[in-house]
Amino acid sequence: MGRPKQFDPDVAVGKAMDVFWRKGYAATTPQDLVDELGIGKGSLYNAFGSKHALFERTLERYRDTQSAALVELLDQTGPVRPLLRSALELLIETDLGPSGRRGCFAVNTATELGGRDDASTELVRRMFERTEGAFKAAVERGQRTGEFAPDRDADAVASLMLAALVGMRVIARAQGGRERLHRIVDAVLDAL
Amino acid sequence: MGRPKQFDPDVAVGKAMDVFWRKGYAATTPQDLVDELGIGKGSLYNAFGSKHALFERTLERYRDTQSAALVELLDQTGPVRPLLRSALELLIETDLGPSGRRGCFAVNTATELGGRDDASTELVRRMFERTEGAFKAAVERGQRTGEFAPDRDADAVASLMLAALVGMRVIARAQGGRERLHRIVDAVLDAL
DNA sequence: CAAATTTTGTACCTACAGGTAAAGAAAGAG
DNA sequence: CTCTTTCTTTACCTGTAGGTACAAAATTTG
Repeated sequence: MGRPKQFDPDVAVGKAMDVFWRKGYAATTPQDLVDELGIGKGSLYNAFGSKHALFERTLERYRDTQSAALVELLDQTGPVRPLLRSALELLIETDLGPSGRRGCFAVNTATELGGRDDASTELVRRMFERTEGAFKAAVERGQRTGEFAPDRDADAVASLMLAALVGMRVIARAQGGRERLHRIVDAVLDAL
Repeated sequence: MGRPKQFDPDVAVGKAMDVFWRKGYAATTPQDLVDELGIGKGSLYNAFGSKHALFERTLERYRDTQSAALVELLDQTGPVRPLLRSALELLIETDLGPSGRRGCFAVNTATELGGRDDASTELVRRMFERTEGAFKAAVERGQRTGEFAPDRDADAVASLMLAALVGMRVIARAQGGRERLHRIVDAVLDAL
C-alpha cells in the first residue's frame, strides 16, 4: 500500500552506477545524482538512505552485471585461447568505446577506497577473486585439452591474468594507446 | 628579500604527497593539508596557490623519487632476472609494509582523475611510459645475454610487465594476499 | 632606522555537501 | 469516503570546502 514510486529503483541504481563509475565516490555530489537520476533529492534519500548506501548498491549491481558477464564469458566451453583473447579484447573495446575510458568500476573503487571503506573493499576483493577463479578454470581446461603447457601453475597464471587485466584497464584510463593494450593481450597469451 | 618562510616547501610537498597518496585528490581537504603540513592556511595558499597546483607538485615529486627509483633500479647492470624479481618484490613489500596498502600514487591518480584532469593524466601517462621503457631495456639486455628467449617481442613483454605491475598494486590495495602477489611475480618471470 | 617586500595568522566569505523536516499527493484497507 | 501508509516536493539546516583579505611580523636594501 501507500503511494507507488514514480521511478524504477533498479533503473535509478543503474544510472547512479554510471555516475559513480565516471566520477568516483568522493567527487559525486547529491546534485549530480539528482540531475542524472531525474528524481528529487527527497525521493533519492527516501529510497536509498545515504550516498554511501547507494554507492554500495551500485557496486553490487556492477558485480552482478559487468563482472558476472566476464565470468560467464570465461566459463564457456570450446577452445580456450580464442576465448581468452576475445574476452580481453572485448574489455579493450569497452574501455576505448563511446562510454569512454572510465576503466573498471571495481578497480577505480579499489584505488579510491581500498582499505578505507570496508564494505567496498570487501566487495571488490570478492570480485577480483571470482574473476581470478574463472581465469584459473579456463587455464586448467586449456591444460587438459593440451592447448596450454600442462606444467605451469594454473593459480599463478590466473593471478597474472587478473593483474594484467586490472593493469590494462588502468592504463586505458591513463590514455594508453590501443596498440599498447593489444600488446598486453598478445604477451599474456604468448605466456601460456 | 622579504620575510623568509618558516617551513621548507620541499618538505611540505613531501608531506602533502603522503596525504594525497593515502586519501586521493577529492577526499583531501585544505584542513587535512594544514594539519599534516603543520603550517597555517594562509601560508599554504601563499606558497602553493591552490589545492590543484599543490597536487601537481606532489605528482611531480612522486615521479622524481618513487617512479625514478624504480627506473634506476631496472637500469642496473648484471643478471636481469633477479633484478626484475627483486624490483617487483620490493614493491610488494612496500605495499604491504608499515605505510600500508596505499598502492601506487600514479595508479591511484590514473583511476581517480584519468581523462578528467589533463595535467595529471599526462603526468601519469609519461610515468607509465618511462617505466615501460625501463622494462623494455631490461628485457632486451636479458635477451642479448641469453637469459631470456630472444624471439619474444620485447615491446609486448614490457607492456605486460607494466600492466602486471600496475595490476599488482591495485590488488594490494584491495586486500590481496601476499601469496597472490608473489604468484604474479613468479608467473611474469616464468613468462620470459 | 625607514622603506620595501614577503610571510604569517586571523578573520571572513560564498557555495555547496549531505542530509532532515514537514506538508501535501497518491495509492490500498475497511 | 475516510484512514493509513508510502512517496514527492519544497524548504530548511549544519558543517565544511576552497579560498580571499588584511593587518601584523620578519627580513633585505639604502
